[in-house]
Amino acid sequence: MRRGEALGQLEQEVGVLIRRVRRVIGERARAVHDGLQPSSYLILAHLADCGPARSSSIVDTFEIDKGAISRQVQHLVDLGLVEREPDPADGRATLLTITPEATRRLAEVTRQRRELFDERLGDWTEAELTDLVSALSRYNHALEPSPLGAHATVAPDAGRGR
Amino acid sequence: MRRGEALGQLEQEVGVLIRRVRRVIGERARAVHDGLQPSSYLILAHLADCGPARSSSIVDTFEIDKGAISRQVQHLVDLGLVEREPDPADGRATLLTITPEATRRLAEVTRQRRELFDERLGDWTEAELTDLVSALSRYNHALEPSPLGAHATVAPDAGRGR
DNA sequence: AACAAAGTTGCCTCTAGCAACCAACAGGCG
DNA sequence: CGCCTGTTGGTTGCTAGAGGCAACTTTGTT
Repeated sequence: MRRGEALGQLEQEVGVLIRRVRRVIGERARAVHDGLQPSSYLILAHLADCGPARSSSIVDTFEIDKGAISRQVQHLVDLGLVEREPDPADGRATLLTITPEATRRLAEVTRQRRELFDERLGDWTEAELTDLVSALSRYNHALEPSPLGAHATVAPDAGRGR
Repeated sequence: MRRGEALGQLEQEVGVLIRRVRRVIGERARAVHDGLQPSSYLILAHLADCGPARSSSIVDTFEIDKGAISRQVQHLVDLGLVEREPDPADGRATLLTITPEATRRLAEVTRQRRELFDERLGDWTEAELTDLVSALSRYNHALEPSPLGAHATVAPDAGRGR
């Protein structure tokens, strides 16, 4: 079953990916602001790209608990990287906006990252890059929370060390 | 800069991947044994695939702290899924072996997973699968711990929500 | 009035990094 | 050879980060 073979390798690569990415995110978070936690960095980057948003939309994007989001947003506000303002359209919601200072710091880090990245992935053609993106996207789709219910247990693991 | 565009999307997809994989691993760990923690499951799977190994080799594979490995191995031993025996070749080391019971349970879970996976990724050709694997492998290589030192900050993050 | 949605908070577990520590090997060197 | 030093394999205590779950408040919706 060669297909099973490929699946096993896929899981192994995904496992390696996760561990490396975790480390890298931590480095970048620290580069933006001392004391910026990795997971909060991800939220900050999201706000930088997608403009003002409410917490619930971040919950949807990241698929993590709203309590966790709430705390991380608080963290960002404490560091002066994000500002809260009431949503004029809904009294319950608050809009999160990245501050100019945070935008500046983030841009600098992004520039550095892209530089090194070009250096490391310089031999990739753009087609290879977009192919990888679309394949990952497809794979992610397969990993979507099971519409079949929990009975299946299942789905490809991935963070394996296989 | 279309290349930058692709990089941004790549980071977003990797971010989604990480969150989904985390959930999936948790489900599978529970399926193997109630009380089996996700990260310990990964070690167990590794042992199942690579045969008896010492803790230090697991440390190398997973690139995480040896203290964490030590605790997770202890956890597996407590659950009766792994056994320790002294390494005849080195008095300091211990060899970790997966128990028959664990092998059985793991095989069952792997079977279920593969079933669902085939169902979800049934439309992938084997070439597409292997292409993804090699692309990921290449990407992972680019993420290797920087030989350039920490000054660079850097490398693609990924768990972004971009 | 009843219910749903947006957030906040408390409590809990899991995870892993760091550092201190012990035991066992390995390589000189007097 | 015995001894000293350094290295490697592992364990343990401490700590912080991360996020799930649930209770609760406030505001909207029907």
